[in-house]
Amino acid sequence: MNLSHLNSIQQRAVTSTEGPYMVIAGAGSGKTSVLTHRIAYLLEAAHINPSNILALTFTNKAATEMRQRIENMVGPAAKNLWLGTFHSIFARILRKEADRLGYPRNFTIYDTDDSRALLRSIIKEMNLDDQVYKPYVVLARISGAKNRLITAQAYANSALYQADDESARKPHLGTIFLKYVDRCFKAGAMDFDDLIFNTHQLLRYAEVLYKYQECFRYIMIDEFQDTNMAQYAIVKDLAMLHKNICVVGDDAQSIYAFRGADIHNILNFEKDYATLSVIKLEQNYRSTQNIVYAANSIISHNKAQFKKVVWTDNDVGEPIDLIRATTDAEEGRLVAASIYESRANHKLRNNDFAILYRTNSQSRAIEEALRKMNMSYRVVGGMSFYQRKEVKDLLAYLRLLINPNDEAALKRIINLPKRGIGANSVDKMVTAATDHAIPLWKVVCHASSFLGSRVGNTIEEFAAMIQQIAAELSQRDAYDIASCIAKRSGLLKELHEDKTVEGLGRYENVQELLNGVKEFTTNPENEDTSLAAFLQEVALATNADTVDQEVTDKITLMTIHAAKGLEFAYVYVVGMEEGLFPSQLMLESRADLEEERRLFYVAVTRARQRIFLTYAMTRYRFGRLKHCEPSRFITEIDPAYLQMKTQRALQVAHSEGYARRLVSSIARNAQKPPQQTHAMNNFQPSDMTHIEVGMQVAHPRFGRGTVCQLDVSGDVRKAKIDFVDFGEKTLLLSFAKIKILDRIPE
DNA sequence: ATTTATATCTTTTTT
DNA sequence: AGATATAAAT
Repeated sequence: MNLSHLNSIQQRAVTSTEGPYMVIAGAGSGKTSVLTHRIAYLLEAAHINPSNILALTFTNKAATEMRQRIENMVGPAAKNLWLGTFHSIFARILRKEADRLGYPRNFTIYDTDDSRALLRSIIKEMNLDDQVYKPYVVLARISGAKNRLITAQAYANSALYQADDESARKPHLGTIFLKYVDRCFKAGAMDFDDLIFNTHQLLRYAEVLYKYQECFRYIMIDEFQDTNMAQYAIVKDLAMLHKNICVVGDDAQSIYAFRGADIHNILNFEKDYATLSVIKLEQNYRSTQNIVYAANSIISHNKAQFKKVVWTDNDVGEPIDLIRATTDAEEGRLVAASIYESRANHKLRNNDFAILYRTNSQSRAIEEALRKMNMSYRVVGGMSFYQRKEVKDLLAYLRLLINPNDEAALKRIINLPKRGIGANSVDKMVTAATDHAIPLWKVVCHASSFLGSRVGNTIEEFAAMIQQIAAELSQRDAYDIASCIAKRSGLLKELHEDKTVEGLGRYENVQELLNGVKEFTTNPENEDTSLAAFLQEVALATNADTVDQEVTDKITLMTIHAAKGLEFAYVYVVGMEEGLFPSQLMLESRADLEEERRLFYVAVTRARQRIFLTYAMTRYRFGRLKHCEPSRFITEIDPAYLQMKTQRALQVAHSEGYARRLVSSIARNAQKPPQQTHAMNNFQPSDMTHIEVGMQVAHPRFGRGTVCQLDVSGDVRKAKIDFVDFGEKTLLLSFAKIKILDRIPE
């Protein structure tokens, strides 16, 4: 095994296989390389059986990449590793042992939407105000409890939580929690947190625990700073016997506290393992000096952190560029123009560029600008394929076949396409099931005895159809079953009849899902090709792991969260505004901004060569144009590493952006009824009264001309326009119907 | 039961 | 602005 390209500290991390280790790996220090080599080393040099190695990652993307790299080193043995995300590995264990917990083997995995919908109906059944008990707030609370291994009973009985909830004026949270857990259980469903929580429950059985302790002789955890308490507790249990545990992480990159990640795990790890050795990887091989030191200067504003200094031998590089735009649209244009220029001047490819933002919604303005300039890009994240309505609908049918008690799936499709089974009837069946303490599916099958024969017969017909197809589940392959239910249910027919553009797209999406099933069942890599296995994979798949290799040359757009673990030559961090990044919610809660700052740190350290920070002075949010302040994080960077783009270029861009918005909003409003003009009134051109512009406009009477000055003081909106035939005229814009043409080239 | 009109809220970030 | 939930009308 050749380790010569690793430095001595990295080599030590690779070859120290026995006993507990913690590797603190700064950004760009070759962390993934160390982990993959370590596993390869275990397999090749120490001759460990791959099925005795457990490697846990946070994202599917990280897992697949790691598996790929190991396979390149050691060959097909990599296939038998226990390598995957916490959720997928634990789901695999739970499938094997589900009956011990009273779950069916084919349990369903609820996604966030399912959980929320279930909570909504529970809250409604309890006659509680859903303004007070907002489903997503309740879910967050429940999720938090599960992540700390607190059962619903314990929660409901705890005086502490009771008092806490009462002071928050939500005294029924405990009861909701209990009901939610009960309903999930009865539906044979686990939510994301249950996959962790129930694994922990499972390991309380000594023989199960022993079995897996014995199995996992070597345990490794990637991104350890992002594990929550429950995940850590499980891993600690599993490692108890052999104590060969190696965690790799960076406290400076902990950005998932909102999901229950506990930074104390990394800080407390030392206490749990007396013989622990700590290895620090501090040399950055990725970025220029300017980038590394600027990133350090950002993180230095945080208090709690592990002692570590990241340094680099690389070139000094360019300072960080700061770009100010007038509006969000202009921000997009400036970024696109900058990429265009850099790409040509430095012989870079689209692949070398990433545009990172805080929230998914920011991608829109950027995309528009890139499209206009004909630059190819891909958006990672956002709405994934599996979140589309029509796809989820068909998936719900499939879920119901596997597990007929899946309440969320049933509710979703029992009246889709329309069968005349209203929400009322469904509610009645749910209450009947709880009242008689029988499975929901039983009620559905004998609906006429609960609801009378009119609607009852329709429901029973539906039930018969599901049962009929479910009966064939064992004889026919997954694809057959899936396409059969798509036809029989009428789902495909309904979509086919929709001839609109969107309808066509939806039809194609359903076809694509069916193709996905086909591909899954015929893929020789999959040992389990059942429909149930497919559903599990889909439930845990996310938008971020599109297996899009570098075959296509595209600019990458994504959230900073999704960018973790990646690197690019040039990185644009857009939307550097107070209230956006750091996020408004963080500013409102009295929580410190340390996690936001770490997020910024992650963003900056993705870059090898250059960073551009951009912000807009005004931005549309909720359909309103809002004034924005530059982010405090910009000022926190040591100015030695910052440079502002030239003022002149900005001044032009600045006034042009304002003028364009103003003129177009006025032109729009001129043709609309008066109550529509509030958008115009909200327009606040800060301290400017006159704007110089060079924009082409057309007026029905005077013809084509150029706006040379715009008066924006108070309510007056006058423009001096130089017309080709009539010379300079001052027009009150609200009375003029002006059409904006393209900007005149310089 | 289903369609249509009106009101309200949303934006963190992800498995 | 756009999605989603509720109320009202068919």
